[in-house]
Amino acid sequence: MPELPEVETIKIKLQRFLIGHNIVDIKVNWIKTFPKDTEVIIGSTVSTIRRFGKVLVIDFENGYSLVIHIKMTGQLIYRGPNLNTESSLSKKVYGGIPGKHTHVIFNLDRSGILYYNDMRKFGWMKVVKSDELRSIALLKSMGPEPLGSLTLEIFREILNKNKKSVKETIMDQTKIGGIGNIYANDALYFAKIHPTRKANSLTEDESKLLLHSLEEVLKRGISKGGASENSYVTPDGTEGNYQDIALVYGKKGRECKNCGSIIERIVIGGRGTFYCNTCQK
DNA sequence: AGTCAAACCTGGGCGC
DNA sequence: TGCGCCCAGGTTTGAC
Repeated sequence: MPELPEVETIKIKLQRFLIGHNIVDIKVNWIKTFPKDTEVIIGSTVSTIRRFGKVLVIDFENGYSLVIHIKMTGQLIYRGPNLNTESSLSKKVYGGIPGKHTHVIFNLDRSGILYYNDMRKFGWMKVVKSDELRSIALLKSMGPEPLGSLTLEIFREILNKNKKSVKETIMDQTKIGGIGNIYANDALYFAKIHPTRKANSLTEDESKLLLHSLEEVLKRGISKGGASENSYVTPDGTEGNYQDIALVYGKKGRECKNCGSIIERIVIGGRGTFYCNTCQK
């Protein structure tokens, strides 16, 4: 679930809470989430926060970085100074904070606290030197960003080289960084392209339209603070709103807003895929 | 090399 | 009410 717009939202909100502050203590309750090196970043100041695809990177002034992947159900929730809402905590923060699903607690200066909740425990954290991020395989192999270095020329080349479905291709993190199931479904609907189409079968016009559609739905996702269809919440504990304007994701059996046909669900590459069989060719 | 299932996990929704 | 089953899905791993 958490994809580029969700992680971007987390990045933006955490920048306000963390930059210029120190971690004074880290408590790890589930060792598989954060197995080692917790002490390396204690006492150093957060300098920058970055995002690569779905991966969050918190940089410290001592030359180390905390790399976080929240997978599907990870939640980073801050409590403390600078929290401008009386942030009623979303009930999607299963078990509360701290609670049953709180696996890591970062105690910050000025009494701030950053909680990491993860119901399914798939997410992970690790510390690496900031200039050695590429030692993490996922970051080393990450494809270009759809709102960054992904040009039409590169996109055309990616599609032309792949005979898998266009949906699997755009979700492949080694080809393009940051697209997951929600925005892949919606972008293909927006571009009126059938998700089972082979990537290399798209015409130049279709490729252009799909790239524009990806940019459009991702921007909408960011402007809505991400999609809280599932367990995603933002660092102030509130929900995102993209699910309210989602085009087809999760809408099996509902009417297509464009033509009135019933939205169908199939499985592509092991993942639920929603589309309009009338609009998408 | 490429394809595919399994593994990591837990809660929610379903049928009976 | 409750039990068992299947599903959700990002990424890695291991088997054919």
